[in-house]
Amino acid sequence: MTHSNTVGSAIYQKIKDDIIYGKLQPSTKLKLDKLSNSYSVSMSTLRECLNRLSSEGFVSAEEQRGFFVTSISLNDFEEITSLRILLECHALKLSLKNGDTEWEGNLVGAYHKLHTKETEMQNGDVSTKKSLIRYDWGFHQSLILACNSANLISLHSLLYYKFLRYQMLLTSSRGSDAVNEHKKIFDSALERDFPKAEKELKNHVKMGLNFISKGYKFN
Amino acid sequence: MTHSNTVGSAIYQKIKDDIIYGKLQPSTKLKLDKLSNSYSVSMSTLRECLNRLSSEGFVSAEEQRGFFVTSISLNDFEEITSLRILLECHALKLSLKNGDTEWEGNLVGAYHKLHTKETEMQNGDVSTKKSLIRYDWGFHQSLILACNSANLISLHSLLYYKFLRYQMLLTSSRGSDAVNEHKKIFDSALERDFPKAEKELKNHVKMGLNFISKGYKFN
DNA sequence: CAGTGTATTAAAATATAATATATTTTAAGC
DNA sequence: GCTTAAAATATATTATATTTTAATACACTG
Repeated sequence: MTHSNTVGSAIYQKIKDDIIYGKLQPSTKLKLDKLSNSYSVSMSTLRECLNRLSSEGFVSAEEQRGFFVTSISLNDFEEITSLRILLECHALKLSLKNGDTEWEGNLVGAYHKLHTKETEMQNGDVSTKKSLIRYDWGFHQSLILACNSANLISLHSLLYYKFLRYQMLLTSSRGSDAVNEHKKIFDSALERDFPKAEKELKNHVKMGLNFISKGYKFN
Repeated sequence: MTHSNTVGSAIYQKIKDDIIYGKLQPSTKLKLDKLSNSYSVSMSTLRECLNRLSSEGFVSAEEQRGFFVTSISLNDFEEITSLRILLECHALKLSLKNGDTEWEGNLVGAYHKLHTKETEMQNGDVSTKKSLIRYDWGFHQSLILACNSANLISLHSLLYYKFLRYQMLLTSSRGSDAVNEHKKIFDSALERDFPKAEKELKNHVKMGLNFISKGYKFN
């Protein structure tokens, strides 16, 4: 049994997470020797990791000036949202057309997990916010998993996580509104009603944008 | 004036080009010390570059097994094409809505360059195929440049070049068909007729797919 | 004998550290 | 505010150690 994660991929995940969850804040200068120390990796491994993240857009590389956590702006957030909607709806359309029993069953499972966690949260159990996010991701990916395009799934994942970084700017979340939206998306997906599912999905993501852009003061 | 390209970004461009233009063929194992020699860069710089390219999808990294030029398949080509159409049409719609005189003028310029080169090529001057490609890129990007989304432009660029790699599998090109299609796209774009422009653009890209998938034998 | 599994060895990827150089940033002085 | 000197930092190479994979030889088994 070889669970030999390389140092490189471990540190990549760690830093990516720290950016998404705000431990490394937007526009922060990522000083190489400082990070090399705090993450306990060598400079070369760290640079490999930062280069990967800069290709994805979580880190911005400025030649001869080093690396920075990619800055945020309302404008960028709107772009990310718009692209997420474009890709997620397109993939949803394909998924509703192609999805077989296997896909449908996995979707039902993913929704059940999400809904269960959401109920826990509404009862005041805040300890599991990070797992709620995992289940939210699981649900949204399950929706499109039958789209039959690895490239599309991969691009969607990128945009979901860029969106998530903005979401994490606020500690509060939307509560019961999001729960209802999820249910509507789920129901219309099972009915293979694409127009309705698309409408509800668009609305859901846009409401997320609205909530955050009202609650967070971009400068 | 600072044109001080770093070794890293220079080698990145070189290797990316070599992949797109087929000098480094699909599925080739990218042995580190061999590449380090042939491109005359150190291993660390090379690894940084390969990590960037693997994030973008031109290179595939397999943990502990090294790097490979990303493999090709008809299925992948169809996915890429479909995504390119989705993004390029979406961006075109925004661009036709927002484009001002500045944008329109640049588009006219880009089309003129492309058309001039196309005419040269039809007269038998094959020496400038690579510059024709640059002008084709220039035209297609100009079309969408007023879409007002840096994220969209960047994603579109990625997909254009992934598409281009497939295009480069054949030495021959489509000749006068493509020339006519470009004209139709250009004309309808200037008239701000989105439905027509979209139709012509979709057709243009799909014809590219057809031409290549008929001429190249995927295994 | 063919095929299969298992050591052994060779090759290659991964990771760190040490070093040199070039560029940017900071600080000091005019 | 401008120029220059010093410090900090990024970039790049090289050398080395470790780990993993790939290749080879060798025995075992049906």
